Amino acid sequence: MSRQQALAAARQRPDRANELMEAALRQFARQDFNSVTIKEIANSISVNSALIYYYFENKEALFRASLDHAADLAMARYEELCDGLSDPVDLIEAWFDNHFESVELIRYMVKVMLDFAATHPQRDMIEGGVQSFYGKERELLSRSIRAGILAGRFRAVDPEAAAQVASTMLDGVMVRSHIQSDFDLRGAIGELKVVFWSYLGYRP
Amino acid sequence: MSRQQALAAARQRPDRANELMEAALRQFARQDFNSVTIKEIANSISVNSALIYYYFENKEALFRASLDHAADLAMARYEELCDGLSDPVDLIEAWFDNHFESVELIRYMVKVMLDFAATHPQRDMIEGGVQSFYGKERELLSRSIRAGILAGRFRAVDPEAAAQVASTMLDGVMVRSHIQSDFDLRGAIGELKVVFWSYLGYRP
Amino acid sequence: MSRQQALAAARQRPDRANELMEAALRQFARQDFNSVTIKEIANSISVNSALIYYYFENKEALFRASLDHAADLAMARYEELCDGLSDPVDLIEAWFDNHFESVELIRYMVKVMLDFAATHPQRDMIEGGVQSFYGKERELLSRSIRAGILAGRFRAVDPEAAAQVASTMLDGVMVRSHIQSDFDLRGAIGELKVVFWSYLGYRP
Amino acid sequence: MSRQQALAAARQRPDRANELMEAALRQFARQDFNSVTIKEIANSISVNSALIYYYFENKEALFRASLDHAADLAMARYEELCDGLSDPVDLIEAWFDNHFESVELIRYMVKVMLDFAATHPQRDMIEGGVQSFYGKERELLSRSIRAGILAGRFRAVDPEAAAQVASTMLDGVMVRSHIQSDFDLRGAIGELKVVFWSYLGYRP
DNA sequence: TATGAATGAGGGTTCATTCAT
DNA sequence: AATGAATGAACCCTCATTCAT
Repeated sequence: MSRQQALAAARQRPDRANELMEAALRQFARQDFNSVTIKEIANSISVNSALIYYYFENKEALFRASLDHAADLAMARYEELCDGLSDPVDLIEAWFDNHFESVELIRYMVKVMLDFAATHPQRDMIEGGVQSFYGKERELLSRSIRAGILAGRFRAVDPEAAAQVASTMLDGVMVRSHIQSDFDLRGAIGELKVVFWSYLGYRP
Repeated sequence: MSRQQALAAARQRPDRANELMEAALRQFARQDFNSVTIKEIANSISVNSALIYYYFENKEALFRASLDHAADLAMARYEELCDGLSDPVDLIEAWFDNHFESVELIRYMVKVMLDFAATHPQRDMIEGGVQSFYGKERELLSRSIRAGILAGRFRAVDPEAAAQVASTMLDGVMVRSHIQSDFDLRGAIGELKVVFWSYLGYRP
Repeated sequence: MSRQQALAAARQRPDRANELMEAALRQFARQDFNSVTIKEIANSISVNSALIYYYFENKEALFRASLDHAADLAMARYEELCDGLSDPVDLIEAWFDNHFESVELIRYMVKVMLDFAATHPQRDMIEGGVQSFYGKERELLSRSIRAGILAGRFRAVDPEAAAQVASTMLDGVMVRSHIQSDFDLRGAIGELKVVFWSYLGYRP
Repeated sequence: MSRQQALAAARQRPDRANELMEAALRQFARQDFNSVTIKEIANSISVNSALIYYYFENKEALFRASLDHAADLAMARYEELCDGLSDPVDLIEAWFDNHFESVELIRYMVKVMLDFAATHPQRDMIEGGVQSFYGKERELLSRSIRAGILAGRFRAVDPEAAAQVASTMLDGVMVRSHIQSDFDLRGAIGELKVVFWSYLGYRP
């Protein structure tokens, strides 16, 4: 009966692909591409490893899908976070805060890009959700910075360069939170805001 | 034990062991632990891969040795860079600049810590040159910041926290330089100095 | 049993089973047993691969059925070709010509016998359309040769042996047409006729 | 002791590559490429299957090597057979006879070309010993035929075409000897000589 | 009658590691 | 000190086959 029911339940869930992607996400977030085995992923949701090839072309395809998934999730969470906001300062703070809310996802993306940047030629990653995530970040930050400058609230920096600065600093935080087990993520992000506002000549 | 043994061996025949470590460093800097094969390393200096096991206990021992080596090199280069300097502003700038001089080494350490942080329990990394590298960085930065504050040149921030800020930002730059192929490293480091000075209320 | 069952099934729903057999024939004629996948066959006629197991016991049963089918087709085509003919020379020429008309089918049988002869004990192939095809060929040729000798048109060779000669030469042509992409099949068969007639002392 | 000695003996034999090629030859002669496993080949000479990859790039490389090996062997045996002969009739008979001496090798080549012709584009086989084997056969036969014609012993056929005829017939014999377990190879080759001489208008 | 989903077995290949020399 | 040869374990992936629907 129990097995019967389990199977029945599984049948009703049509999104095995999603389950697999999320299982993959969980594993890839912890170990790098080569260290994660297809069997581990499959076992972690109690299915046969061959099933992965029913839904994905190969390990890399699953990997990419899980990556895109992570990017989508993180971006969706950001959009929730700044729902109703329009003030440039608020939008930028929301972006910083999102790195607290979605640490695991974003830090995963950073790590993964690092792994991949090594092995794969740059071209390979141009498409895909992660690139689009970084693209959106840049756009979102530079737009807000520009708005703040026009409103006379920030000093007249180059918006693109300033966006790059923020983005780079946030990457640093993500890395640190991974490496240093006792890292005070919330505090670090708070401090970074201070740094960034002082850089923009803004006084909260 | 493995580290012990490696060092012991290195002492016996410093040339070959060093050659191997450096060859390993070169490969590990480009690809992650699993992607680098023992044979690649050996071939890259035209020796038989079995020879590695004469000097090192196993792949991981070689890896650790190469990592320590990287940390030593980067730190040595920093010390060259600030030879004769004593002004806190100069020392800090030298530290930033060292991230340009030794990108490959440092970025390698960052990447490796990220990889390792995932798989290995924190304990495993406590010993070793990389930890000591990070330790020295923290000390060096906080000491200089403290000195600057005492001299009335920086505003009165928490020196430890500020050191952490700088260190984190630099990690971010290292990551970015790896991920983004057209990244303007020198420019980014320059911009980070601006950010950091403005944060410390220092006007160059 | 498998053959029995296949045929039984084929009778129930002649269209689908036939479609499958023909699709199988098409694939098996091009690649060997192991290289053809059950899914390829099914996809080639846009049905689900599981359906094959409704009509056939397993891959091998389908294979055997397709083989028998090929033998039947080739023999049927020969009978068309010699419709109304009775002269031994004409009947033999028709047999040679049939190897041009039905190359794909016959060459397939040759190839398959070669593959199977290796793996399977001879017994396994005794039943089935291919054996019967070879049997009929032998009978048909030797009968015609005997008739020609009796009529004084061929020299007095051993009819069985001469039939074997013709049959062997034709196998050679089939093989060659598979191996050599620019093989002039029609020309080769024509030349073989010349060879055979000169062997039988017959002057066309 | 026994294991020790066995290993010692193995060490002394430097041509593992040859052993492997011959083991492969033996297996590939019996089953087609896909049915033969790399492990079977290795086990058949009691070595680890990974060792194959020490000597050959992959399964296909081993396969090709074994094929070339077969071609070389068969050709070498032919050269022995016609050592001292110069008469065109003798040379041609020697070639026919060689198909009796080297059945296994030649029949293997025929089978293999058939398998390969299916899967691989023609281009892939152009180089390699088998092609050269066929090339030499053609040259050798046509040269002898031409010589016989010039000497007035054969009728004036097209030497190239006649060579093709002989070659094709011999392929047929090879195939037949594989398929038909009670095939009288020696007799068939003898009969083919009769056929061929009568075709060339030569009376032995 | 027909399908999508799932599985188990097995195959090719890679690689760290060992060992006799 | 250095090497060539050999191995075992593990990994990715494919495929015939089954089963509930």
